[in-house]
Amino acid sequence: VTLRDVAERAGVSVRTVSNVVNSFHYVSPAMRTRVQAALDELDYKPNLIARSLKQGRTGAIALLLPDFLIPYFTELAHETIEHANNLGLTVLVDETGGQANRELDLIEVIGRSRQVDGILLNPLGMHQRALSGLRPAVPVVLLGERTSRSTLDHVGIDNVRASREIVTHLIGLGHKRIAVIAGIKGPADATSRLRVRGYRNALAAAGLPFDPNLVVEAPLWRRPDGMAAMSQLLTLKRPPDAVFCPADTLAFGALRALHDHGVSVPEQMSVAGFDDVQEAQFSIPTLTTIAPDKSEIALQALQLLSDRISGSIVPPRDVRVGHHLCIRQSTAPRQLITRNGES
Amino acid sequence: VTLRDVAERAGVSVRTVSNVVNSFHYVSPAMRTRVQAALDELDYKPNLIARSLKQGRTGAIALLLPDFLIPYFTELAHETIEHANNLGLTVLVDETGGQANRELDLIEVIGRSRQVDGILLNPLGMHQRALSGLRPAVPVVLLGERTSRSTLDHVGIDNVRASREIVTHLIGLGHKRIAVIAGIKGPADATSRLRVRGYRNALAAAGLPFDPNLVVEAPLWRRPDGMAAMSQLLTLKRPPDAVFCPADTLAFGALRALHDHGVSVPEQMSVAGFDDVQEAQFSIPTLTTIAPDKSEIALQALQLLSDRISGSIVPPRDVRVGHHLCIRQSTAPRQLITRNGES
DNA sequence: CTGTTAGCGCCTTCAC
DNA sequence: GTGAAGGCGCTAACAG
Repeated sequence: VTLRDVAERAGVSVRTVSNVVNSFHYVSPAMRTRVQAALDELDYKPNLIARSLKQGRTGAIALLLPDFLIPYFTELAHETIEHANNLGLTVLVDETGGQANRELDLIEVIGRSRQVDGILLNPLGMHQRALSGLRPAVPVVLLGERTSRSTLDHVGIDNVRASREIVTHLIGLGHKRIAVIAGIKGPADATSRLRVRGYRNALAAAGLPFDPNLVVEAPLWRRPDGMAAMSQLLTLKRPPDAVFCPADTLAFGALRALHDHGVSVPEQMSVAGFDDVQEAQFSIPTLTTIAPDKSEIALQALQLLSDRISGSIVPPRDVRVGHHLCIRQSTAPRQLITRNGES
Repeated sequence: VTLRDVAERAGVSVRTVSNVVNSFHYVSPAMRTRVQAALDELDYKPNLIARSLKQGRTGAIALLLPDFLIPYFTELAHETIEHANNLGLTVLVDETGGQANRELDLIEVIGRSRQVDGILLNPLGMHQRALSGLRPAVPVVLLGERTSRSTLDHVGIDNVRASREIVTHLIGLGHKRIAVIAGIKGPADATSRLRVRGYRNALAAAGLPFDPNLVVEAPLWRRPDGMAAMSQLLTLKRPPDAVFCPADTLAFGALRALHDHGVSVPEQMSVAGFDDVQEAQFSIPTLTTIAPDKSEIALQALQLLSDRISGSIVPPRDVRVGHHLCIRQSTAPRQLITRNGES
């Protein structure tokens, strides 16, 4: 049932029906009710595809995230979907796997297909070079970190500062040998690198030495990666007394490894995460972590994007969103006697 | 840059360009290379919106899930997105919150807007009546359970049987007082009800009595709901020696409540879940659960949907997908001496 | 094999 | 205030 069907039914022109549907222009009350009646009788719904073609706008955006198996991203998706709904936007999703080529591909393909008006991307794999060289067909807003000058809008938290805060918390508890799980070397670790930088800043500020042996790499941010990294740390001659995991999922893997090795948390080892996913409130022990304001990230990103979609051409913007430290069970003052009997 | 631009550039008609783009019809090799050159030079990408309008197909489907904060659903989304990509389909997502009115609304609005060719829905809130009365504008395939004859295709596992299996496992371990966390009464609990039925079947088959005191209700399937339900069970004069949670998230909440109350799992209480989300392999203890074949659910659902989109008009189909029992640390033979000293 | 052309359903500029 | 008509970019029936 099309606009024309309704027009015929009501004995008016398409124009008038369109006016009523879009509450556009002045329509006489009598005419309005007559058209509305026809609309109801025929149960008309506009064809959004046709509307999109005409207007050059689809009312949809794409949300490109690395991986739906990592709760941080799905929690972000949850917030984004909610806010998008409120703005009358539809959300199309895809996963990049954190791979640079897929990220680039999707921006290219999705953007140029005109299926969406804009793209929200959490880039994990892309080189900054690639990002800044982009000339996307639709506006793109980046979620997460931006290490260098880019041509795209961006929203995220202050990763360096947040990491410094949580590591400082560990130091304040009396920990001296704090390990960190870093991302692998390569383009994928922009965010990870910032968090490691925050870690080093905290050590330096406290006058603690930086021990490269306490930096262990994980290929990804999944639980098994954290488990493997932690196991590796436990083989050290002088194991750490605390570990900072730049993602909660890594921390959950670490907790499991510690449990398997009979190391109790927090008595023998403090564990800190990053992201504050819901699971962090239920793990055993519950996890001390940094809580980025995910809702705000989503909201700000959508606003930047809407703004660009409306044609704004101001220079790239950088929105910093809040975060806070959540102290839970997994971190506690260092025991005077470690499991090795060292003091 | 449109099809016509390319046609002009190559000095041919749009028809020919279209033929080349869609590798349709016979095009002479010479012409093909000429057009291809123009295509490349102008860096042409088809406008999918225009194509959709013309063809009446969008190449997109909607995936409507209750809640992205529940990992089972995001894992299902992950599988669906992956398979959809392989089939060349784009996925649009939205959350229903498990509310009937939102489920109906979304089917109505999304379906009739012609933005998608079909809908995948995991209905949690909808009455069967409402479901069977639906006349959706696009094909709808249901994920999860279907309790009565419906007019829609459906794919899911055998919930009754799976639940019976895992409860039978508990019984085999020597548990006598097995509790279950059920969904609240109302339309929302179709799946939950089936799982409780499986639980009762298992008890009956083993000749164990059914004790209504051991059935506790949870409003939703989130971790806090499981925690509250478990706490309630622990206040019983005669608490259970095992608990079956019809969703892993409930089980994680239960594990936390047990931990807080100083009840050790599995020594003093066995805990079983349902869904086998990734977290179940990392919780402390790891969780015994039922693993539905999520990948297969997604794949079958997409195939049913594609089939309907292609115009198939066979009667409603019901695809049953496999599952298996994963035995992990959270269940163990019942101790002869319980914490109350009862035998 | 290739060119011409009529819509897909909608919005909106122009006349009335 | 309302009607008629063009066109968004693409596909495919109809010629040639």
